[in-house]
Amino acid sequence: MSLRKKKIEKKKEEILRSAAEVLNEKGYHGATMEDIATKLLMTKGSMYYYFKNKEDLYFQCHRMMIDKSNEKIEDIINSEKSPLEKLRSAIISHIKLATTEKSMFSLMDKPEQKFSGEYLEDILQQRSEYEKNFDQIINEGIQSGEFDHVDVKLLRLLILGSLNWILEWYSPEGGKTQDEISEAFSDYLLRIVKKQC
Amino acid sequence: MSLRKKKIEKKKEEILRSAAEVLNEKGYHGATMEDIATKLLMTKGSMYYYFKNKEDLYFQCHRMMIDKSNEKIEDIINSEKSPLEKLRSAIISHIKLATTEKSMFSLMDKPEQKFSGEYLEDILQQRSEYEKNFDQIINEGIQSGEFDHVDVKLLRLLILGSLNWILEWYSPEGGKTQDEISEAFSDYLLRIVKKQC
Amino acid sequence: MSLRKKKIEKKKEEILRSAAEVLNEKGYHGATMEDIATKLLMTKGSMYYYFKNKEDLYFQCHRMMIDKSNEKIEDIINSEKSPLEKLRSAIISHIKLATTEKSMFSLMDKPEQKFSGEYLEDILQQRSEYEKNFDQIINEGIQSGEFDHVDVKLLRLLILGSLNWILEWYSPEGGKTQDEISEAFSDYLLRIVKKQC
Amino acid sequence: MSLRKKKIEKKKEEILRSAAEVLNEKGYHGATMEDIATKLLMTKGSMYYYFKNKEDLYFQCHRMMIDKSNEKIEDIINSEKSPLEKLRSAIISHIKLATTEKSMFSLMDKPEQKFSGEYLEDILQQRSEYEKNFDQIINEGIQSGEFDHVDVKLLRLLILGSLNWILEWYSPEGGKTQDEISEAFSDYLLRIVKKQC
DNA sequence: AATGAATGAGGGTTCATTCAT
DNA sequence: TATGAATGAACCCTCATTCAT
Repeated sequence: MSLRKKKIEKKKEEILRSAAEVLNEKGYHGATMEDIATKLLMTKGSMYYYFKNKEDLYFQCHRMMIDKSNEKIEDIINSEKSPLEKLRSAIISHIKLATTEKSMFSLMDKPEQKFSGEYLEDILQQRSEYEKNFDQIINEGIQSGEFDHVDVKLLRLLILGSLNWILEWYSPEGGKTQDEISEAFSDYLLRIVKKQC
Repeated sequence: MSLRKKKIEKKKEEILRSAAEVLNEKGYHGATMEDIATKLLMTKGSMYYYFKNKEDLYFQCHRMMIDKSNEKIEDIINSEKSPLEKLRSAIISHIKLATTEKSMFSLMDKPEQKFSGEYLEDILQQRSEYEKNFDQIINEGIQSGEFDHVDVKLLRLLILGSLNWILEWYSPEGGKTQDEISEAFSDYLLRIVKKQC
Repeated sequence: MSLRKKKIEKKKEEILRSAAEVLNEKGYHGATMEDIATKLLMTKGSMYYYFKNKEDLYFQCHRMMIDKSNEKIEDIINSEKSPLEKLRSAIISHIKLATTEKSMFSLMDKPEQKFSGEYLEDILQQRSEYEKNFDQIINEGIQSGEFDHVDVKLLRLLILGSLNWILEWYSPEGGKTQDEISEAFSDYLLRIVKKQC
Repeated sequence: MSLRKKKIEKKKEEILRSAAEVLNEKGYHGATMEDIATKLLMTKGSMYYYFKNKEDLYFQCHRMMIDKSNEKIEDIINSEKSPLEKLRSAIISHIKLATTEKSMFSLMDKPEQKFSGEYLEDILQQRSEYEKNFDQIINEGIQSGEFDHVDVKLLRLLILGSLNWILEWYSPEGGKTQDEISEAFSDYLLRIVKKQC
């Protein structure tokens, strides 16, 4: 990649990060291109040099985030840990990403309301990848006998649901810290898969 | 209540129900008053005979749903069941309401993005009532020794998170049925509170 | 006129009086039929039993007022007073009517902005009648030698202008009383016509 | 001021001038933003690049006019003329401004019907300044013994009323010319203050 | 690479008016 | 005689998008 391209890439990411904050705060339709531009000390018009349109901007925010998520979970899967530890790591990693990058992570819900056509397909595709990775961990656990027999899909939905919902109430300032949440949630959720006695 | 008032009330509810579907499908900002009216074979203008404005319409959708939720959970609390059974009932009841009234239930997230002022206050107030009721069940269980020691708030957030997220993937047509989901989720979630051995 | 018709007539006048207040306070376009109806403890729809439409309502307010004005000035003209006293009376009478019936009187300016077609013609016609009456008094004064030579039309415009403008600042509660205004204005305005020395 | 700012200022004034005509012709509520834009060969939306909203546009029309009025009268006050000549100048100047800029000047009545909040306050404040200046001239005349004893406020109201009312009937095409009006009105009105014999 | 200016489609809302009852 | 309900046109305003510079 040429230096020039790299510079543009950097700028884009800067924009994305800032845009995500506004988008998350006001919602996709609630946030105007002007809002986003203002925060970046740019003008509305300039945004169109970097992004085709608002949907595209939003899409790239989304993409950035899901890429990170997938990288993380793949690292975990490829690690040497036991399934239980893998699941714990995945949970903790998800919480960490979600709470650290709250703004960008929050953009990821209800994609059908914001995207259409190819954009939507692409997004759903990436999501399902993440879910498959999650499922794989659970399946490993069951096969190794470490986990109880569970409905893999429903359990994954339960877990990810509880994790994603964290964004609805988490605030970096008050309440529980990232670590408290991570510890409690991973503890509680792992109880579900552990063999009952 | 006079006959006329009753009739108006009926009509309002009919509108709310239909509006919820559109609002849920397209999101608050994405759905136009025209969209909502058209679905009811009314005109945009007529909606304003029944509701002060869009926010008001949305608010009343919200209110209708949360009232139902609160009624249900209060019934459960006042029943003669054991804490464990109460929690199971609360989970199942929540799932049932959410999946049966998917459209309206779905409207309930991210109220800060859609409401302001008094509306917002009112909604947050009603929500916290529901949460308190949930917490009470968990507390009862801990005090009676039936439940393990848990962080009540975090557990409640975990549970409600996983339940609310159901709306993101549940579809009445395909996949899991209400009953399957209810059974699995209540089973899994109760494992968390049961005394470990 | 039948009793029934008379009753309707009474009702109409009651409506007109009340309507005028609202219309004057908020302006023609600013006042809604609902505003007017509410003040009368009626419903919007009912107004249409008495008036063809808003313009008609407004027109009749206007008409009511200008009829009164014309009656008054004709009485003055037909009286036995000297031109000077007639003019004084006309001034005082105009002030009295304007301040007493401020609401209705205020409706009378800028008719071109509110009326069109026949309504407008009718109104302009009635106005010019009033003006002619005023001019006649001035002419009498000049012919009798009591008044100085003046441009009748311009003087009439000056006088009526200053009188009509009273509505812009007069308030029944504070400031000058009707009598103070009447005395000062008639005194000042008559100075103009009196023979200079 | 930068070139750009100057350009924008020019454009704004151009809009104001044109807007005033439409606003005057149809009244504040009767004139639509579309009407105003069309006359300028612009689109409705473009107007909002220059003005926050309709009230703002109207306000600035108003402000432009009243600023000019105040400038003029202050020049007169600061001149070396006698009170009588000052009053004559003020009258003539007022007439000239009103008839030359009929459209904009006409906008100035009934501000309470069109403005609210800060806008209204600002306007009433500016008006009262103009009135104070007028009063000062009259007071000077009385103190110098050149004028008769009069109620300053009522006389000012009489004079300004008769002058402002000119807009109700003046037309640049027909009838009296600016000069004829100026001469007659200043002559007549000055008779009021001159010592009687 | 950036922006000032303009656009136009569309959204929420208001309101005079109608009409069945 | 009166009204509740509905309508639809019009209005103000917003905003994503474009384009000349």
